[in-house]
Amino acid sequence: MAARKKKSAVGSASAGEKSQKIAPSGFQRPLTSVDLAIFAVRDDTLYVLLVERPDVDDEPFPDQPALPGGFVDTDTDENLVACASRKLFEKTGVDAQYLEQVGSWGDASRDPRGWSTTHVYFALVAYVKSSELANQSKWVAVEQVIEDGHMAFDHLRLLTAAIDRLRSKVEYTSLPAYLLQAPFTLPQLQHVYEVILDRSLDKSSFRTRTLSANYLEETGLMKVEAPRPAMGYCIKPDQPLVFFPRPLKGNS
Amino acid sequence: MAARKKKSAVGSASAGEKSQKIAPSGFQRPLTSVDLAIFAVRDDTLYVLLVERPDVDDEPFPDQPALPGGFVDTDTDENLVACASRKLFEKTGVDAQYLEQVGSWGDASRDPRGWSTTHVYFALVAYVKSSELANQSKWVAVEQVIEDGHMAFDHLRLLTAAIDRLRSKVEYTSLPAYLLQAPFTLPQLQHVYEVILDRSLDKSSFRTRTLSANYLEETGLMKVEAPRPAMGYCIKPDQPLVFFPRPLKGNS
DNA sequence: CTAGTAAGTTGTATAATACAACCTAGAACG
DNA sequence: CGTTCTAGGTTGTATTATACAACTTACTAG
Repeated sequence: MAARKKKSAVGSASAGEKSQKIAPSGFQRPLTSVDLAIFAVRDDTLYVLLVERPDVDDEPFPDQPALPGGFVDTDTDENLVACASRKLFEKTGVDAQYLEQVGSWGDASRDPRGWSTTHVYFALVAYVKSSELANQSKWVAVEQVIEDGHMAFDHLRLLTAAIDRLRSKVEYTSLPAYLLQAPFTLPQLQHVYEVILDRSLDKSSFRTRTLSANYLEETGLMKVEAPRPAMGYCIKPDQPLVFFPRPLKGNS
Repeated sequence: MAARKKKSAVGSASAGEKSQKIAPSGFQRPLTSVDLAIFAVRDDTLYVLLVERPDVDDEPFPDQPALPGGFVDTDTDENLVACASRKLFEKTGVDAQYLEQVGSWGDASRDPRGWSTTHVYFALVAYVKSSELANQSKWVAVEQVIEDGHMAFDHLRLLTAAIDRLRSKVEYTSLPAYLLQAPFTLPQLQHVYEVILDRSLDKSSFRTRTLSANYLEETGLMKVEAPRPAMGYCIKPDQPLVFFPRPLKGNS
């Protein structure tokens, strides 16, 4: 868990509450954090990594599920992305195959400790075995989280925004390739699309579109759980995210 | 480079320097601001609203061009969007016809006063006469700003991100309609598309696409600077932004 | 009344996907 | 060592939104 050391009020602290006025302007500085929606797909399910809020001190929302994240550490984080990458690695032990900012949220009431802002990133990783995750973090089916409808802070809306962005971009980009460990086959890739979009796609359209975008490299035939071996692929080196001209329609 | 004072262990605070440590965590809070890329189109040009940095006190980047914006005021701003709207109105005297967050940036060096974050919004307004703008703010052609290649802070990259987002969405959405005062004609709307994308579009494709999206309402024929009157349109009430299935190709 | 121009229409072509039928390489079985 | 089953992979025609080009229309100017 690390991170997030309690209190330790600062300076004189004291008495009166916040003396945290800011220097240049006369304004108080909001609390500033980074939160992550880390996605992975396994079998037929889209998962997001959640942590359980600690039950100590004055930490708000004890024991409730939350997105991994925490306050920006201005002493060690060079910038927001570095802060997000750091937190990601702390939780999963891996680097993201894809990392993108979703946006930022800030208001007076989202954190009971005061006016706060958070910068939300979504990360795509190949599924990491639960046993290798940091303590307190675990994969939860996205469908499950939405159904439960309850998270610490305003994390449900942050997660919803991240999911919306993910689903939206999956319609017309090569994003799902970043959820697989190379080498992977086209049917496997199509399956990831189908899991995220929750609808089946036409095999022929999918293959034509994917291959004609020319962003994958053949790595040789692979034995898969199927009667016939399939061609293995990996994303070409230095290949940027691909945008397709049109979304695919479902077929069932 | 400023920023990043080493350590600054907490607690004693000490010696001088700001004691703006943060409460809940032991972390210092970054400076937090909102910046705006306010766009308008007039004649054949896309403009962005810029302000000149003040030449007083210890304000950084004196006299240099900057995006309008400033520190979040936690006493009066309910949330980030409200803060953006407030600043927009202060500068232009109007409300945005469209307001969207572009993203957030934060690092140790973008503001010499310390680790800072900014939340960037882009706003679309109908052109406001220069005489009605707040002091110190003025419309500058986007092309001009890019050519000059110099702004206060990291505002050039913030502006670039906003322009990229604008151009990208103009390809496949109804965004330009929010840059016009209703009622407007289809040729006028097409012209705004062309100014932003810097290429001409096919009239027939444009009209078919626009009208079949069914997001506009006829307001009657208008006399325009053309030999023949044209139908006037306004965006239907409560009409959300329209996404078209495919972008339009240029035709010249 | 005629010429000129921008508004608006019409018809065929193209590109990317939709849909459906088909072929193929191996596994399992007898 | 052939038959059957299954998922991988291919082929061919249909559909849809846009591309392109030619056209008609309503006005203004003179």
